Amino acid sequence: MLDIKFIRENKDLIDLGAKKKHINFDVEALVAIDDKRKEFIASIEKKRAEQNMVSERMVRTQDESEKAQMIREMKALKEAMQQEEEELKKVMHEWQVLMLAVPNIPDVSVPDGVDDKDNREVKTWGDIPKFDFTPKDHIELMQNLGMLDLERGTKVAGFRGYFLKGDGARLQFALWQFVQDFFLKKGDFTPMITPSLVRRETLMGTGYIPQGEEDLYKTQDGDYLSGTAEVALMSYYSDEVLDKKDLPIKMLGFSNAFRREAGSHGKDTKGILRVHEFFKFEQVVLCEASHAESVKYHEEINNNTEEITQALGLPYHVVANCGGDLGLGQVKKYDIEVWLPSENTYRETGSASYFHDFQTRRLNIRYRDDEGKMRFVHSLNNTALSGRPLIMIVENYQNEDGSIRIPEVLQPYMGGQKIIAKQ
RNA sequence: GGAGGAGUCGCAUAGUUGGUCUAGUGCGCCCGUCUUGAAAACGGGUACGCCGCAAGGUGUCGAGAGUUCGAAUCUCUCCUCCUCCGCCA
Repeated sequence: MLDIKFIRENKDLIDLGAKKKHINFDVEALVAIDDKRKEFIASIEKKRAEQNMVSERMVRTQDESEKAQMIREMKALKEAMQQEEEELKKVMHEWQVLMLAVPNIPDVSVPDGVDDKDNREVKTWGDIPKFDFTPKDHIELMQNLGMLDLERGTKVAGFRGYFLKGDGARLQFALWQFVQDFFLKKGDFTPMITPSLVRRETLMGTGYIPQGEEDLYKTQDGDYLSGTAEVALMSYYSDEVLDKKDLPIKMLGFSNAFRREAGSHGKDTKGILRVHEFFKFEQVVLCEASHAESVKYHEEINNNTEEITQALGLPYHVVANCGGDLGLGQVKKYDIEVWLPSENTYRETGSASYFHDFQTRRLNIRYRDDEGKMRFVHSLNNTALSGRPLIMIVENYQNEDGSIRIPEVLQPYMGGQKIIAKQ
């Protein structure tokens, strides 16, 4: 959500931003509704002022017939007011719907483009492995080594169901511990285990609702299963006023991530590249309301995930997402994509975005600046570790005989084990 | 799941026969007086939003709806917390 005053004063910016994101949005329609809103508010408040004034007089009046006269007048005023309030309600509803649809303005550095094919590569790291044999995909490798069970996975959980098993489970545990220790060394991230069963407002606040509702699981009680710990972490401080001296607040969340993957039924149907549930570490940062600060921490959290990926020895590149590939609230986004030998291409393992005050305005997270003015903090988030790096490790570290070398940094968490091979 | 109690502007509280509550008080915090400095004492100030160029107006007492000329105060629904009972990992 953006500030209505800002929207009114920067209609052209909003318009250009929406175009860059390839989102249809009619600013003029919103402004027209807002004009109506203001009109009604002014009129209603004027009537209410009169009502308050008469009310005050009535308390001091002893004369009963004078009182009765006042009540008659106020009754009429009240009816007029109720009518206007009814209309204001309708206007407000329309206003809300439009306000929730206003896209945040993308940064100037965001490349133009329609979809992920237009994302611009900004960095590459590592050597793409050269195999002198035909590399196998993670499904074959993991099933052969008893690391993954898809048949029983679908039997138990349905389409896209899976079990990580044996060394598959152990390798995943090792990754989690490695990531925890990585951030422990950084020192300033608070580790948190967060709920993924969350209330509707949290998803509204983070911007996943109303636009992304069909990709969320919903319970019979009206709660939702979130697709990332970002939702709970962002909502953690909702409706609170933070101390400026506590900023930036850096959090490392760990949670289940649930995704319906509605609309991607045909995509990645084999294996565990795209699944309905997985565990994920997520970084969330709340900082002062300054573009420079946002940019600084955006680079920082992206760098953290790059460091993790490098430590794991996985070849990757970073892309700056183009306008059409940005979400409604995002100002800028980087995706980290790791090389997947079986597909002979890079696949996304995480994405880092910043929002300015788009999310915090919805969630009402504020602080007092040096002038004593209340301001909405800025928010950012980035994947620290999704479920995919496990797949990337398996494929990139495979040997001709189907065994898998364990990345050096993970070996301590695997009891010194260096390789996963058939017994 | 059942029974009962509670939710006030940082914190703690007052306010329940509806109308000077434009929400009082204490603590905390800020400014000032006094002081060599500090403390204490004393004086003043201290919620957030919306409309308005401004003066000013207006809203918010967990949320929403209702009764009324008028609701922090009455009614209903919901949310959250506490106590007890039941069930359970």
